[in-house]
Amino acid sequence: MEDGTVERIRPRDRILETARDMFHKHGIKGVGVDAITEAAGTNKMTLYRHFESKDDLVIECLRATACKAGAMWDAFEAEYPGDKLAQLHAWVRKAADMLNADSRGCDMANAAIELSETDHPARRVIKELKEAQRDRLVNLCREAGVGQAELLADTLSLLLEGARVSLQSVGAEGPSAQFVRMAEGLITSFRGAAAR
Amino acid sequence: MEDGTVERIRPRDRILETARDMFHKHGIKGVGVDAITEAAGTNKMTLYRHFESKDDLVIECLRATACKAGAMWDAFEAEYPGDKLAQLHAWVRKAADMLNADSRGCDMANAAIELSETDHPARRVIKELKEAQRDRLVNLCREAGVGQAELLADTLSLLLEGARVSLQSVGAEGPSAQFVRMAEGLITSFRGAAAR
DNA sequence: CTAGGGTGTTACCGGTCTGTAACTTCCAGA
DNA sequence: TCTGGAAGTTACAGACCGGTAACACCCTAG
Repeated sequence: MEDGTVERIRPRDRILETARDMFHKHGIKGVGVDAITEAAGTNKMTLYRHFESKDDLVIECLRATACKAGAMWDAFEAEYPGDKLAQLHAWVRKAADMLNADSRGCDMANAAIELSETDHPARRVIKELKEAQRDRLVNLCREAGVGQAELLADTLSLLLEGARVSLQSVGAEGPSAQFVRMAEGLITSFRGAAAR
Repeated sequence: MEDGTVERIRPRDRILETARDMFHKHGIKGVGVDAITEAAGTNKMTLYRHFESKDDLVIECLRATACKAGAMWDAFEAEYPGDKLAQLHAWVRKAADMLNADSRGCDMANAAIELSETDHPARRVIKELKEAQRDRLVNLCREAGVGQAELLADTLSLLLEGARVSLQSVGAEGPSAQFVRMAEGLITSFRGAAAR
């Protein structure tokens, strides 16, 4: 029966999921491999059989996170097929939801800040993944018929990035509380400029 | 002659300045007290005679940074006395200059991300100092005669915060390159709304 | 049943971290 | 010149870090 319904989770995947969660909550330098393996119900040797080093594990975690974020975009297309403007508004709503639900911000941005050495192997990956996300948002803006799609996408990117970090430094009552209003105002403004 | 022109810098101040620089460049968890004292040309015992702990040193560094930032605002008032709108534009220019000159972003935001424990003693200080900065920007916007001063100030805050972190994750060619255009566009837009 | 790969366990290495103790040296002010 | 406090020096404690070696186990495919 080649497995059946039990479907035991492989140690590698348990480690990856646990590490993602712990890196997200406590930061990369704030979590040791011992703590990860213990929380994942395994041990250090098994971790090092599946990952070359802690840095390698970090990179795999970032890729997994980006992959999940990619699925989010597909969900927008599935919910509003072809309606790019609705998808853009859905993006704003989703971003706001994430701000309300979680106060630890973006794993990739946090990692870039924590791993300050510019030649750290994770930095390449972070840049690649962030650029891919930017491209998706630019395309969404362009296909939504917004004038100056790149500028709107970049503005929304910075707003969200700023909201995520502001949430951590001044809390939920700070400027990040106005994110939706700002984003919607910008979209309206850019659409007006395109229609004019 | 009570000292004369030599004016030797006290060990405490040397430690504070060195720590500020090293925390900024390498992060808080990325630098140890040994490295700080060595770079400051002193030793660990002297550090612990002036600061209760590393956390205490971190807090003092953040206060010093905020103090220097406060002097920046005074410089705006000195350069454009009474002309609040000119001061707001000067703020935008200054922010852009800092983005170009330094890619490590805001010490307080970085610290908030690195010190993920919400009850960390530095978090209170970070929140206080960030709120003070927000208040100054809100006042500047209001006195510049902008409608919805709070919303403009918060938007500009998030934009700058986002630009600083984007600079670290995707580099200078990313969205942060458009910061001035975004900020100036926002100011124009909000001024138009007020005049209407 | 058996062989073998994935897994778990224990112990260890060398290094770094924050923080402290005990002592010496230096230097400015009276 | 004397003295007291600030600063430097050395050594150490205790904990944690990333990473590895050697070995026992278990479970599944053949």
